Amino acid sequence: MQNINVLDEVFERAVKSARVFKNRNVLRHDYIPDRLPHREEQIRYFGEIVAPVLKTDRCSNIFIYGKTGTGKTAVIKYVLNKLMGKTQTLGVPLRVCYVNCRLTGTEYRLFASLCNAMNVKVPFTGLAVGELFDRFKAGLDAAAALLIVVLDEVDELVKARGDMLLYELTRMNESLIKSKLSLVGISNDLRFKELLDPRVLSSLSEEEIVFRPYNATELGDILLERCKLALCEGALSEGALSLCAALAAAEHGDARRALDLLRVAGEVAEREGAARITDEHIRVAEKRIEHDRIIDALKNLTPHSKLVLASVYLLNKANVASAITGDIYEVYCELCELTDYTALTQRRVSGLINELDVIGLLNSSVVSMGRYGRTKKIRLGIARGLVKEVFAGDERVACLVEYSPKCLTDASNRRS
DNA sequence: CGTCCACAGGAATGACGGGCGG
DNA sequence: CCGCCCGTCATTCCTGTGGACG
Repeated sequence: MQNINVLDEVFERAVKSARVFKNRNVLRHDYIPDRLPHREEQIRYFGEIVAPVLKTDRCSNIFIYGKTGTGKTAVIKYVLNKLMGKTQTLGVPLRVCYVNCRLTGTEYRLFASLCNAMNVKVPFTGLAVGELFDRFKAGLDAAAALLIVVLDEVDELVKARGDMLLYELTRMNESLIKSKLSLVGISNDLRFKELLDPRVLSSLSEEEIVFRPYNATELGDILLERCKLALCEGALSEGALSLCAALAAAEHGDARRALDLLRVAGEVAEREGAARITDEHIRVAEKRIEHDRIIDALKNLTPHSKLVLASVYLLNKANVASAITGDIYEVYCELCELTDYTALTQRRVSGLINELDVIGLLNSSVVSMGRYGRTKKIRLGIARGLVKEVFAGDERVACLVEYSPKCLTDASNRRS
């Protein structure tokens, strides 16, 4: 009975409250707007590079750099969409294949997407990579078309698999008779070039475009543009907009970040029944995004990663501000015994610590303690309370947050 | 000024479950 | 159903190293 009343109230408020969003989707990452403020130069340049396609010529391979949220993907997709439209009216046989290398993950799946783009049917798995490569090549040549392959976040692929694959792709034109292939590589990492074989680099970056981060003013313009479509009239105060832009500008000028902030702030405001997004909503959104990110990361850890994190947590609780690898491994082994997991090797735990560092749950840095060795100092990267909160709700590790390791008291005695 | 600690982190290899062609 | 290859995780073995100590 009471439940129903509560729900009534919630629904009632949702209906009556002023609407903040006109179209929430406009603030999503995958939305490609019709206007991309402050990217006219890049659009023009990229357009010039791919233009030969309209005369059924191969266009140059292109390399594109820029940090996340600088509009790389949006510009590329925007231009290629327009190009596709144009080629269709002109009857040019163009195909475009967009692949995100980080999401795609492996060479196999990358080739599978390429085959897909050429309408070559391949199984999800089971074939040799070489076989897939051949099928793709055959499919491409049979189609007698121009193919533009966009490899987004290509640095991730090379870091994980090496540059052999890129080498094969850049050389493919030599053995194609009826078709031509062009590559567009997109990288977030400016130092990516150094990882590449010079031969691959020279053929891949026949042309180069760099996307500089947006500054606060530019971010403001972008937000303003999107607000017109996404939000109701007057739903955003000017102060909130510039705060949003400023926060995102501080974080490498990331437009994606700015849009996330705005969207979440809008949700917060709407839930409150407010008609207008204020500075305060933006601040709340900032905290909420971070909080959700951490909780999500914590929940999805593998058991052993949880044990490693729990070890750091316990050391932290025992006033060991920054533990070293050896200490952590010692505590970790004890926790393993306690929970009936067989302990992994120190090498592996070291790897897990690095993974946790990348996600931001730990902060680690290599230090030399001279005579006493070279190791890693590791601190918790997040509030202790969050670890406790999440782990307490996880039956497998719940008991650990209250445990006091034996080796800990020994260790501190030894050191003092 | 050389030593030597306590690891970092690369490379090679193996175990394992999944999924396919034949 | 077999044999093959896949990707993932883990182990083993290894070489490299910053700097306090003697």
